[in-house]
Amino acid sequence: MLKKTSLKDIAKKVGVSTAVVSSVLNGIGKGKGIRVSTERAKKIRQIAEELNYKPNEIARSLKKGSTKTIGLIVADISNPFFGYLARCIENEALKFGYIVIIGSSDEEINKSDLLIENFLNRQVDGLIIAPSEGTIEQVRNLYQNKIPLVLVDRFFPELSTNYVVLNNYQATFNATSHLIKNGFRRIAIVAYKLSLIHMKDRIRGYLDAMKSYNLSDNISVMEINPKNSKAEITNACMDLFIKNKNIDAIIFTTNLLSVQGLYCITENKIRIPEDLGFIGFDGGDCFNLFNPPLTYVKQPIEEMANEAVKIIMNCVNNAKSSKISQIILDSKLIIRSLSG
Amino acid sequence: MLKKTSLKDIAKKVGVSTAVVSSVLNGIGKGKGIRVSTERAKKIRQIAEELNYKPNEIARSLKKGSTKTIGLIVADISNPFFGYLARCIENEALKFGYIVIIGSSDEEINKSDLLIENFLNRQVDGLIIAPSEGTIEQVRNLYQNKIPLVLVDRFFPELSTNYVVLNNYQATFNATSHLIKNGFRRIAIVAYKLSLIHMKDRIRGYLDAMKSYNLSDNISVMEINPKNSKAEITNACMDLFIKNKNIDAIIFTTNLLSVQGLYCITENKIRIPEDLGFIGFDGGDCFNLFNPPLTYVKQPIEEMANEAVKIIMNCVNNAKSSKISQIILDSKLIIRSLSG
DNA sequence: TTTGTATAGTTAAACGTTTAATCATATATT
DNA sequence: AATATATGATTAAACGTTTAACTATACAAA
Repeated sequence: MLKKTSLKDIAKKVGVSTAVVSSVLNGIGKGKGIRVSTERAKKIRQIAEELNYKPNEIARSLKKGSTKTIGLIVADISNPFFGYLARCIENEALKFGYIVIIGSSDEEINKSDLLIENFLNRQVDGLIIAPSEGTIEQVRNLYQNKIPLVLVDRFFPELSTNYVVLNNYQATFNATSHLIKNGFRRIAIVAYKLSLIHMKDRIRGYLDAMKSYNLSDNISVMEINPKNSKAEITNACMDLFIKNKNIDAIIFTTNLLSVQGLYCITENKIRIPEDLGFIGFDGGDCFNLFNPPLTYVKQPIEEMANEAVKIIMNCVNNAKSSKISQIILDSKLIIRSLSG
Repeated sequence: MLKKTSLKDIAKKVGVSTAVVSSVLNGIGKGKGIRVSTERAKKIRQIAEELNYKPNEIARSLKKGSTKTIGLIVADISNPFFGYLARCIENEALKFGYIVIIGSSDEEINKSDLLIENFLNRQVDGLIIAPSEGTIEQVRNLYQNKIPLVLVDRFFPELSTNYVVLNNYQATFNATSHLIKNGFRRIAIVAYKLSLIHMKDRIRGYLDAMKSYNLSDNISVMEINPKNSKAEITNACMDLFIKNKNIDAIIFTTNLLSVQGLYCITENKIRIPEDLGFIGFDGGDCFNLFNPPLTYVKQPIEEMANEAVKIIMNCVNNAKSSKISQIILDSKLIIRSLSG
């Protein structure tokens, strides 16, 4: 890599101190900064151009104590939900001149810890985290150290942090109600076995809907170990569909679960909706291309990203005064005539 | 954000200079670095622990001239191909202690330019780029400035840079041959209208296969403007399938094109393979869940990521001697009994 | 003439590291 | 006794910025 030109190089060539060069190139207006004659300023800008000067953001960061970088930790960036969320956050942050560095925790406490530490050591100005199960202490620590922070997708009710999440309760309550209104009665729900509130709420929404329609006896919750491989998820669904035939509709509470469920449904030639009512999560081409197209819970991902960035920018800029923001966004049930 | 403890804080507390603290905490072994008595070292480590010292990587980067960061520029991180590629690169880079910052160019020259500049200003140690059409000058510039660089997915034959790409010619040659061997004759191919070599090669593979089976008269290439919306892609496919019925099989040359093609196929109730032979690109759940499961060209994404990281690490570490690496990986045709 | 103030800069420290050069003392070797 | 070597440190500069504090000159006003 060739040596880059620095302020010093320009200063030497023009015959001034680095201070004026810095001041000029930062475009400091009247009244503020160092005074420079217009011709000097012009000369400086010209030489900077000639030498192809580009500020070293690392040096700048060190001096200013701000890296214009935010760290994003998701479960897995190759998961379409997080991929799109990351993309939206990237876009929105760029509008503020911020760059985002992304890490995938794979829902592992250790990886999450390492990523947080790594990002912090790199002096990110703030963190956006979809926290994994068991990371409450990590998050509490960040909060206590007053690191600008916003949780997305999941949060800890015990902690009064910023967060932007789905109204998970409403999502499955509506989904379940929709199935019931369409004549389904023996409705099951498939979720991850997680203590995280978003999962608990999705289950709770289902339970309350079933109860409110006097279908308590038909409640059937299947909680799947998140460490299970995709194949194992499919097997678990098999139990539900094949061995335990006492079910006429099913709700999946994440995209991955939905898709793995579809594998099982397809393999066993189960027809939707004749044999089974179906509601999935998050949509995707699979759902649209399925025969018939599938009903699903659509999350407002762009909005989630935009709110998260807005909050973190607020934390970063008005470090002192910023109040806690806890935002709960509504999902939308995308209803396909033939399923659900 | 609370004030973080620095080397100076530890030095003051222990009563030594920052130099020894730095030396101790960097775990410099016998013979190298500063000599410190074992008890002093122990004390330093203990106080560092107590004060919860974490090195400021920004300061370190400035001093060492290396940020342990690589920049990755893809077309769109929310595209599953690039999402998974990014994930693999992230994983692999982390093994070397590197972090990756990702940017999406949206195939736009300007965005690509901005991202490159931004990443360079942030002093990334190297760049991995899936270059967009029209960015050859940007890439040439990087090369001339001796920025550690490796292209992925696409490359410029005019430029002798490092790259890791698919054997695109072989991919579509094999796909086309497979269709022909299965009795299809009037095979069309759908590609993006791009001057980029990877697209040209995918078309060339198809053309050569058709010619080598004496099917030159049946050649039908549809080049779609990449700026077109998804809906427009579907419309374009419509032309091919409906208006121009003179086709019995189709090859799509990217995942997005494949999926949009499937929308058209589904909407028009075209049956695969009775009405149309089908070969798509990159796979995905859609392909597996389709009825029938679809044949597709599988790219070795992990391998692509690993090779790219290996090369960039080599550039970064042996800055002087590193020879140019140009790696061409074979695809695999995933054959489903019923399609293609 | 002195004072005030506007203009056009310079100096030097600081951000938190790393590291080459130097220094002081104790012990071992000739 | 003089010299060499090992041990255990310190000092100071450097990475490339930013910025508060200061200086110097010119001109106008009192």
